[in-house]
Amino acid sequence: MKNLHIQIEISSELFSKNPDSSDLGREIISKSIELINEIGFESLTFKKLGAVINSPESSIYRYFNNKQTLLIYLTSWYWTWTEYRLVFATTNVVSPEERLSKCINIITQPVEVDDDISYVNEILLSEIIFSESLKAYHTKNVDEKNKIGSFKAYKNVVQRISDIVLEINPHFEYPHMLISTIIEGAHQQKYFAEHLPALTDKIKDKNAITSFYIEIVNQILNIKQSQ
Amino acid sequence: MKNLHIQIEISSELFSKNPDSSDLGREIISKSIELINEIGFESLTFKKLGAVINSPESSIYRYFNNKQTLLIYLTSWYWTWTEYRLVFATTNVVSPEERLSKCINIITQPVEVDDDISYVNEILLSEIIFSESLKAYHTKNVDEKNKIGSFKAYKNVVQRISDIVLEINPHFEYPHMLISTIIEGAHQQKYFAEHLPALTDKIKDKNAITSFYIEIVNQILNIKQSQ
DNA sequence: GCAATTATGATAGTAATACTATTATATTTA
DNA sequence: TAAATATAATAGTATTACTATCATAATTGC
Repeated sequence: MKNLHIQIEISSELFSKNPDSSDLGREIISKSIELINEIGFESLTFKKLGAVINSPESSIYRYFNNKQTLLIYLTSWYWTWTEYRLVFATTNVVSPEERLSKCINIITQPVEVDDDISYVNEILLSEIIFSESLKAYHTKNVDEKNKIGSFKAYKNVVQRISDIVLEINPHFEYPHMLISTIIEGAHQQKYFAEHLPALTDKIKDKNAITSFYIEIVNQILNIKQSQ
Repeated sequence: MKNLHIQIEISSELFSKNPDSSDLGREIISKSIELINEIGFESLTFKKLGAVINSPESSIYRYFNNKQTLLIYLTSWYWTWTEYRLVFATTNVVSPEERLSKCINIITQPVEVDDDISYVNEILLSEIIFSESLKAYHTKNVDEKNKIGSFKAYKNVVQRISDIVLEINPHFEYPHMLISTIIEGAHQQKYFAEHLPALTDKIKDKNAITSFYIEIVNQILNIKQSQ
């Protein structure tokens, strides 16, 4: 899928200085994505990131108060961008079943093609989301972060897909539970496949996880498998 | 449910010195459970724990190399104990559907009664499992920890319930995926209900999460709801 | 009941982390 | 061209996550 060049806007609550407003800021985002992929979020320090971009750590602190804030920025970017993808994939699709199916595909698979335009490598970013994003909200200061809207973009995605679920079955009681279970589940199953295979099943093809969740959705919403 | 007094044995790979072998060791376990519940795992330090039990941090280090190791010990204890609960709840139950239903109940709900015998407060421990256990394996050294058997007890539980799933439907391709999705999903939904309610649904009664996952299982395994 | 072993307490010390602060030097803008 | 702003370079601090040492207390073996 080739995207139009969309400008992702991130709420000003989520940074000290907008990284999208300067070369250094964009470099911080771009290289942090690469570095987190290489060494993992836990091992990331602003000192190491500074070394990569040839800037002192104090310069990075001007953009983000700490690395959790940076991770929240990255996840917000991803979910805002993913909402665009969802809209793009579902406009003009009449059948809600088909729209839902397309959405599940998008949320259960890491990105495979980069649009090559922006300074954000979407393939690597989606890898980070799958393996590290839960560290953004599984933290002692969730409530405080939530209050300033740190997880708004994620919530919007869950809400949007839940709406399709309700279109299909207006009496279904747990649409948000269903969608967040699928998103988080897909992330975890991929992690398990890589690190704790006993907690998942033999992954025949790369769509196994997607198929599993599609089947759950079809069953629980009584959707006849047509395609 | 009243348990017989069962001795939980934890593999010697998971500690430096067996905490079950001394008063100080048992005190470390007992008070760490309380302290993690109070301040959260992130905020726990061996220094603070030492203050609570009136021992220097260096004494705690003789039992556990670091706090991650302590958390792994606690999760292993919980899952080993939970496997006993599963066995106890399912022996002499003929119908695999009924056995599965009982298992899902156990894994999707925090513990509500403490057996009051051991030094482990099972209610508080289960709270920790629900809110913090993913931090035991979502870490850069998963593979190394996995190699020494740190997650064996958890895997055993997933395996045991997966076996029941296969009894009901031998052709079902994703039993482990289903069970680990349910366990992790139940933990997360409870966390969402407390901190990020937009990601879940109104919880009518305390069994809502359990009901949701029971329904998924029933649908996907084609189980007729009888009770 | 005493020696030998082992566990614990008390204290100190170190490297790394996660910042904050200061000042000089660029770069941009008015 | 002056003023404002951004970045670089450097230093410093509190906390964390340990490690080390030695004295004392408790336990065990004979």
